[in-house]
Amino acid sequence: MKTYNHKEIEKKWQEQWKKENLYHAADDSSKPKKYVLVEFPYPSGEGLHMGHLRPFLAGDIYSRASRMNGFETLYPMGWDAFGLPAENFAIKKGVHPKISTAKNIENAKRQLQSWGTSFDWDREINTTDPEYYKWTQWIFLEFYKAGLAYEATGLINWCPKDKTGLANEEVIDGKCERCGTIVEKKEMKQWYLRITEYAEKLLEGLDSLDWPEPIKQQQRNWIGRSEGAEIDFETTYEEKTDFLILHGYTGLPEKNFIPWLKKELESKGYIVQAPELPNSNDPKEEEQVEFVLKNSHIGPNTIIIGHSLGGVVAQKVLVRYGKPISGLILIAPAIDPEFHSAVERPFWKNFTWGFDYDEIIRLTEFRTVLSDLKEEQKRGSYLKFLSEKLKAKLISGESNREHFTAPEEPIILNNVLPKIRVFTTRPDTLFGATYMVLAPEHALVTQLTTQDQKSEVTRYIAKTNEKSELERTALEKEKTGVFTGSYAINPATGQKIPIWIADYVLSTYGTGAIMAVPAHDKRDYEFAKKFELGIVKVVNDEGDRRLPYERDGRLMNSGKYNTISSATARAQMTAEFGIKKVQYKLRDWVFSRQRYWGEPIPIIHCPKCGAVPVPEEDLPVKLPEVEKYEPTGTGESPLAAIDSWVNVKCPKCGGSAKRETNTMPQWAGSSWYWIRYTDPKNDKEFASKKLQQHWTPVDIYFGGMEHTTLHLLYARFWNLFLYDQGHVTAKEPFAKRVPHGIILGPDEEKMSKSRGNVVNPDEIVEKYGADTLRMFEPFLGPHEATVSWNDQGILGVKRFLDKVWRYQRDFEEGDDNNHIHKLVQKITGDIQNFKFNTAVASFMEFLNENKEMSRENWETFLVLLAPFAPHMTEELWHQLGHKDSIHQQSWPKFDERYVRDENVTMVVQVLGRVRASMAMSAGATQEEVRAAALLDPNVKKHLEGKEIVKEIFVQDKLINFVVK
RNA sequence: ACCUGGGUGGCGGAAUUGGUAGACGCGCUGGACUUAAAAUCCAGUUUCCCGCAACGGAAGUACGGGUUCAACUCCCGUCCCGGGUACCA
Repeated sequence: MKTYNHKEIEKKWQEQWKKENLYHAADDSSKPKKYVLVEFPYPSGEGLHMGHLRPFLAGDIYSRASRMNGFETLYPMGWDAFGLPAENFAIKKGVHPKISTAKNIENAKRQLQSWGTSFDWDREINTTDPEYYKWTQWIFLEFYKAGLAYEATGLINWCPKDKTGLANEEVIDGKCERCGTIVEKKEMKQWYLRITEYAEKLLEGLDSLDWPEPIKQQQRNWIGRSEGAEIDFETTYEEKTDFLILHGYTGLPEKNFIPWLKKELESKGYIVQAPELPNSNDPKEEEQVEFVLKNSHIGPNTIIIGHSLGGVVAQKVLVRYGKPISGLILIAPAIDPEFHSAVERPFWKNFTWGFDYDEIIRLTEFRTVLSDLKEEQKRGSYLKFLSEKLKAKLISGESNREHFTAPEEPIILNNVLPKIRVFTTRPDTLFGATYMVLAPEHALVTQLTTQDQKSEVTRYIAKTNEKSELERTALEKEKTGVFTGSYAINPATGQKIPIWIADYVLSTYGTGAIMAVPAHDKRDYEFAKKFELGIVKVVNDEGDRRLPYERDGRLMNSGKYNTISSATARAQMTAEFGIKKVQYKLRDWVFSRQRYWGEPIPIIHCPKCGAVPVPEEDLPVKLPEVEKYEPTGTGESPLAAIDSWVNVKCPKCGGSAKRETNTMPQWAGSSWYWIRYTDPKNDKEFASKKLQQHWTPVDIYFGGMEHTTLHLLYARFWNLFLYDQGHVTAKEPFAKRVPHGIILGPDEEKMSKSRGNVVNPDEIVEKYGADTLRMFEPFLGPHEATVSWNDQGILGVKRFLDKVWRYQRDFEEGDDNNHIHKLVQKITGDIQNFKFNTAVASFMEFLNENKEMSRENWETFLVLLAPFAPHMTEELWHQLGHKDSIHQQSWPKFDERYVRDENVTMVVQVLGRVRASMAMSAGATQEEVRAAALLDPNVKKHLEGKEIVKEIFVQDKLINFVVK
């Protein structure tokens, strides 16, 4: 017998299988289907590495066994080929990503084939193929049409090295997921996908999935649902604050909302002036301004409120007064005649309409412009213009009356005395809220900051902005913060509580503001201790064994709620003081990347029509050829420099417009690829319903833990959305998920070029052959465990395969079927449970114990081994005279009769300790076993002089004598 | 800190879920074959004690307790290691 020439034999069969298209999955098969998926790789310049081997081999062994078990098995492969490495290579070497990608794909494909994998190459896909990304773009537009893709300016994560924005999920430990650079915050206009809309569905769907619990738990944590309440806290100014209300044209202090507002403010203890301005029916600027300056008190704590023309007067008064005041609130201020939509007013001629906006800003701590619904329709553009000039907060009210002419206008009071809305999971501790904290970025901060505190607050905000996100959290040491000078009213106790700002409150979660309950929250406690704020215990939680600050109990110091349980109080106090609210940690998905090598976002920006989707018939929007791939770093994609591509006609109005120049993140193409495999060449739709119906959902999805809150979350989101739109037939895309552990280098460190501990699969195939690699890799350890590569261990597997090859085949005609049937049972179960390591061990054990066997059993052995060592078994199979492929044989069945042992080893214990073991026939009765056991000299010795008080008998296993 | 997964010979790891702990492989030791080496084959290999030997005894699955006739496996507490999250109100 020749020695096994793996190079020759492996090549021979790989070519033969390809020729026969042995692994093609037929759409029209009558067999039951099985869809086995492995995460498709990024074709990098270094080729596929050991990390790819694990899931690919597991999937391959499983798929091969699945075919032999009578399933029409879909095991496809493709390329997730958009991404930074190809682009960075292009920047460095000037090679177009298309070219380097094609080359890398060719190499990776060669590798996959050299491993003897059984992928159906007829279904190969490539995310960078325009025929593929046409549909990625199409799906994006579906999101857009459903209102789930939107453009917004916000503070996003920015990688300064890759010069692109990142999604929340792509930031690991404050660093860029790809390159490890510390991420910065940057204010940018970006596309977002509204994944938060699907938070609840993504959460619910998990329950139905056959995924390992830790993965589901990790997704749950990432989505981060918490139930609680939103509660409004009224604010109150310092006692010295006073108000000056100026009425408008034809107005009087007795008209409209003014008497009501005055009364409300006075009831809260403020001094309010509402003078009657001279000649209200024919007002003149000079006369009215003079009147106010002469007859009204204005000071540093004054807030001037101007209604309609009173707003104009207010601005003039302020500039003439020339000293800082507290704030300016303009309620539907009269419209500037210069403004293009203005309708002529009789008083125009008596006023000058130039405003010194910068001066007004300088003299006020805050400015607010209020409008209601009708106002907004009629004069919206002016109000917007004015608020931008004044850097004022523009509030649009819900009132449907016009021009604030009703006797009561709650929106005014709400903005004169703004309410702070907080989210809390512990509304039962409301009585213990002794102060409030706003995030430094909170919209009310400027308005609530008093003159005295202004410099300190400004300094604190500046300091916060300097810190990167990493610094802000990683330090996590002392709490910092400053007092705004303002107070809020605790709605339960009616007490004034101070309002602080601190960076331990995040602007991105909840409402960006909290009620602080130091007695029942650790962070609030630390803060209160440091700044000497009040601590009031309101829940008697002794006896609750959970963590401090999470404990429930009976309320105390809580008025009528005293002695009520936390749970009840939560419900009752939510009803009385707020509304129920569910919050999620999940953030919307930042979807723009300022890079070249990705799917262009199919949107056209028109100065008239705004963002317009590219019409479906114009898809795909192809990537243009560029000369420079370099990201600009200014937040613009390199595409922005290609004028011929950027400048287009608006599909809606035909005017000149510009293309969106950002591209999609790498996760886009992989968020639906498994669907495309079912119908990869369809040019009418991304996949036909019929074929989706047939193949999806994926039955088993092999992949890494690192994708739990990235690809796996995104893919579920896209699928759920497409399902809701009626484009996809399976609600959840992946029925079962099988994660794998990573392979470390021989030094137990992560394999990396810089460490020089990379084991290249190509070299192993070259030296030992693919079958050895295929059996050794699983043999390293459990599929889900982290294992380290062991150079020497591979010899054991090599020896085993050599033994198989040299097995002497002058077959016995024996009928000892026990061993082979047990092996069938073991291997079948192990593959089913992804315990490939013990399967390999069982093959070895079997061969060690069966030096000779019948031809039939030998063939069974080879068939079982075929998914693991496809080349050698195929060769041996044909040497036995078979003409068909071993991979098309059906999977052996085991017979219960043979699996059960005829003879068993009975263990005899005395007081639970093994004293003898004896061979007995299976099914021996307790009496028989006892009789035999009592004859054993060693057992006798241990029973001597003792009395048997009890006897435990386990069929075919043991007998245990309990003695005294 | 929280959520997870784990801790078994010199090493990688088994153990049908409460029933002989250490399968299988590596390594190591001894032997056979060989002029020699490689390859291969055979035997041994948790620790300690007794012994010519044994299917003789004791201890042993991170540590400390507990439940049980019987615990790597179940319960309580502690310590380490890996993964995820991170001031999420």
